[in-house]
Amino acid sequence: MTATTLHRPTHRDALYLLEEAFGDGRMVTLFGRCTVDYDGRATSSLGPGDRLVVCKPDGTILVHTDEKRKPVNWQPPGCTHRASVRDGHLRVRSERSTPTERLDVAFERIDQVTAYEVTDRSDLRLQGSEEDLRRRILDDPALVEEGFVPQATERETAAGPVDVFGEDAAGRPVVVELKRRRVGPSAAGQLQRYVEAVDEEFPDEGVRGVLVAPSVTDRARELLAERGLSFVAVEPVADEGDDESGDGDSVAKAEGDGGDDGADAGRDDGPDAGDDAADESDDAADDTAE
Amino acid sequence: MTATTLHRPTHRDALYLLEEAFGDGRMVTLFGRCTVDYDGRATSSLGPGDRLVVCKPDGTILVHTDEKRKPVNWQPPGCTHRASVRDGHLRVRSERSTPTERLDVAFERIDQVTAYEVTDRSDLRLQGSEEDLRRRILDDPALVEEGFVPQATERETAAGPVDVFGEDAAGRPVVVELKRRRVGPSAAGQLQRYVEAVDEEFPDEGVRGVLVAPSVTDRARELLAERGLSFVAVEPVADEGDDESGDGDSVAKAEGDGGDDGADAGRDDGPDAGDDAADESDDAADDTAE
DNA sequence: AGATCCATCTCGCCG
DNA sequence: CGGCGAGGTGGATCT
Repeated sequence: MTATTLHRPTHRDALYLLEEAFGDGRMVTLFGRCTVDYDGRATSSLGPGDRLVVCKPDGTILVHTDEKRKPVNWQPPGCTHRASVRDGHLRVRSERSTPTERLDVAFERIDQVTAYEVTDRSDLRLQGSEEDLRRRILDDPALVEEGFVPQATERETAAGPVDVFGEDAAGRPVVVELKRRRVGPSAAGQLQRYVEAVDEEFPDEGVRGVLVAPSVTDRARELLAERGLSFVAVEPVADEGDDESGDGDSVAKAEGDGGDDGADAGRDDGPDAGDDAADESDDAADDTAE
Repeated sequence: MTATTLHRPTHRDALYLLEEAFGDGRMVTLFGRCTVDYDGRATSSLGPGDRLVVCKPDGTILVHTDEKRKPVNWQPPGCTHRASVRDGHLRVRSERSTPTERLDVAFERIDQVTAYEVTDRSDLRLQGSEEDLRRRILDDPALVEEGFVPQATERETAAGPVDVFGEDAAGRPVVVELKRRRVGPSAAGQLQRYVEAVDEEFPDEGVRGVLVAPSVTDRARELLAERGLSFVAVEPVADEGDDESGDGDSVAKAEGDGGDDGADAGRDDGPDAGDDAADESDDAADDTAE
């Protein structure tokens, strides 16, 4: 009984299933021809068409067409779903407050309704996030530059929290902003805001700013240069070739350069050694489609 | 025949349906107990659980749990779906290149598979976007300030395209950055970048910057003040009460203030007249569920 | 393909 | 609840 399905149901029969499913916390999918109207942070209307509608027990609703990753219309978790039959349409309404938002789906034809029993307790483990990059930096601060000493993460400033705060070999304060992927102008601006804020805390100490990311766009590099900020290329996860055992002095892409007079404009963009052909799946499968 | 469903199918039967559906461009939903592994821009793995998987004919794949608006795992449009049966699992693999990414879903149990015929050709009409705000400003430049004369939209600068570029009553260049909703520090930084870029084009002309949005956070307001930039409160869509006919001098929230010596620190945050009780739906419906 | 920016961004965290 | 920033952001647009 984990999935209950009605094919081409009457609106009334579909309504009954929706009542039950909304009541006991099941997930619901509807497929059929419908229109969608939304009013809230913005306003939208969508003419008739065939769509897949998903109602989750946490109050989420999604309206998907046959294209794109994002739903054409939706409502976030925490909304209240209601269904009704009126004017010959099965209507699903989802509402919330703060902000006040309403989504209305009106089906003129329902091809299928299904209610699912869902029990999912398994957390996603993800690698390659900014936090992984931070761990990498803390594990081997020389990746930022020789002699860098981290002192705090998420250090609060007037402009917001700094990813990694520390000192360089000369004892100057260093603000490090981390990005898990190639950075553009906004990251440069963000780093600048942090450096300015810290600079007011430590006047005349020559606060430095370092953007750490896999790579940087040209314009962002210019912005950094204009503002006397540096860039260092580091991947969020260590390449396979790298020696990542305890005593890591072989990781030294950034070395030498005693950094004597502030703000060197950053080592160059890494060569990005690219994808090694590690296709570990021998596709001698039983059956294969498309 | 718009929806073909198999209940608790064998993996092999499910595979046949997937083959057909992938072949003739139908949308597919699968529900069952599965694990998910991803490798690409990052890497992730998800242990076994009941999930709803949606495969779109454009190459999108979505893995949804019973919570949240976003899929736990996904693959964007343009990917290639393949299905197979191996080691007692129904496997769905979705791949693409640039960047190289692979998603694997392995079902140990399939409760339901459905293939849908989808024909959707109806465009979403949405109001309240930044573009609406821009039209509003161009329609009535006095919303920015008395005497403002727009000269270009999306005007290119060394720092990127400026939303609205023009002149104030004194002939000084004005950079306007538009935001459809309340702005934080990043918008202030963005405006600053543009102003600096334009300032290099027009040295000694006292280029001004105006951030136009419904409201602003405290920190962003400080940043604007530090940089000599202004803020003007404007909603992306006109309030119902407003007179939006041709001769608009009733809209004048921003008036007077000849702006003689640059950079007034912005009129205050609008009062946000809030939601009027325009509940046009009398809910004397036939049937209503939860 | 890359760069830039908007988005009903969503999401989590923290005050 | 609002502010703030990350995200496998997605998506559009332009070069």
